[in-house]
Amino acid sequence: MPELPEVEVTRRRIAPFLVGKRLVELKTTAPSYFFVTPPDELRKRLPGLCFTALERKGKYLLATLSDESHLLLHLGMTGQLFADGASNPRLLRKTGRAALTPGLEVGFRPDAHTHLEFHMDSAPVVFFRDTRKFGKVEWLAPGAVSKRLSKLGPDALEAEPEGVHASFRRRSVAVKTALLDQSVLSGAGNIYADECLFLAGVRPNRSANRLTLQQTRRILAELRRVLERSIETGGSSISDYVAPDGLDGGYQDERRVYARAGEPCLVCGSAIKRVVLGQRSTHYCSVCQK
DNA sequence: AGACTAACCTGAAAGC
DNA sequence: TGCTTTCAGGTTAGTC
Repeated sequence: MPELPEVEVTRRRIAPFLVGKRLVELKTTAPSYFFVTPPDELRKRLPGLCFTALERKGKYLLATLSDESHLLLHLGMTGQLFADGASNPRLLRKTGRAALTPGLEVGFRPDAHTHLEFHMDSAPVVFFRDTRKFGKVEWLAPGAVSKRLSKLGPDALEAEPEGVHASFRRRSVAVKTALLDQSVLSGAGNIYADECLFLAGVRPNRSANRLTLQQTRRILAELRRVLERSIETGGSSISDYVAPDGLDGGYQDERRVYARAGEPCLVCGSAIKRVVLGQRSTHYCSVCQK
């Protein structure tokens, strides 16, 4: 699910349940790959604090707490952040019935993959669930700078073409690979990288350091367009939950190449190709993209 | 510094 | 039916 648009939609939907609310109790699973900060330390430090802000940095969510410490969250591949009572049919079918939140008739029943439960003062419980544990949670002491955040390049929605072009010129990798490198540009993932290259008419395997500034401009403009459009459709999707599976999301119907291998190109009709670049499956039209 | 690989996990779907 | 393989929207540590 989570590339920039999904993280942004998650941020917008979950912020009202956190910001301005006080954390009463935090429940966690046992230590694992998911926890950068050990769960017992989180349980010790966080309760009693209020959330004062929730920002997005590339694909990360950065929450500010009332003591000026921060909580850094990443959804990884399968992370889901949602409030109790969310009308997520998939989650409810699996785990539903009596809500943990007083006053809610139907709610989410935490399972083995529910690594965090934020029990708030007079607000629904907020859950962070992640089956593959590629997601991350890290607590940052007041004034501490996250190494993960400091190596992020400019946000994909704000990046200046000149700067990205300069980064591209230092890379001999495929442009698709360069787009996925979060230190070049943060927020793009496998779907939107493929989509913007299609719209820009650029082959994914073109060497990043041989692109002109003009081509870089075009790629960034198309990337921004698909990201903004996807945020829009995510925001307009049903009720108040974030689909756990991106293909259930609103943008699914607008994909031009991603996961369409063998199907006809919507522009020229030739079959969409699938190759592997930088260990990621990559989709493109060999006629429309040069 | 940059390029490349393997590794971290689980579960759904396809293949036999 | 059941076992095996493949694949997945991400990142990082280690090696050259």
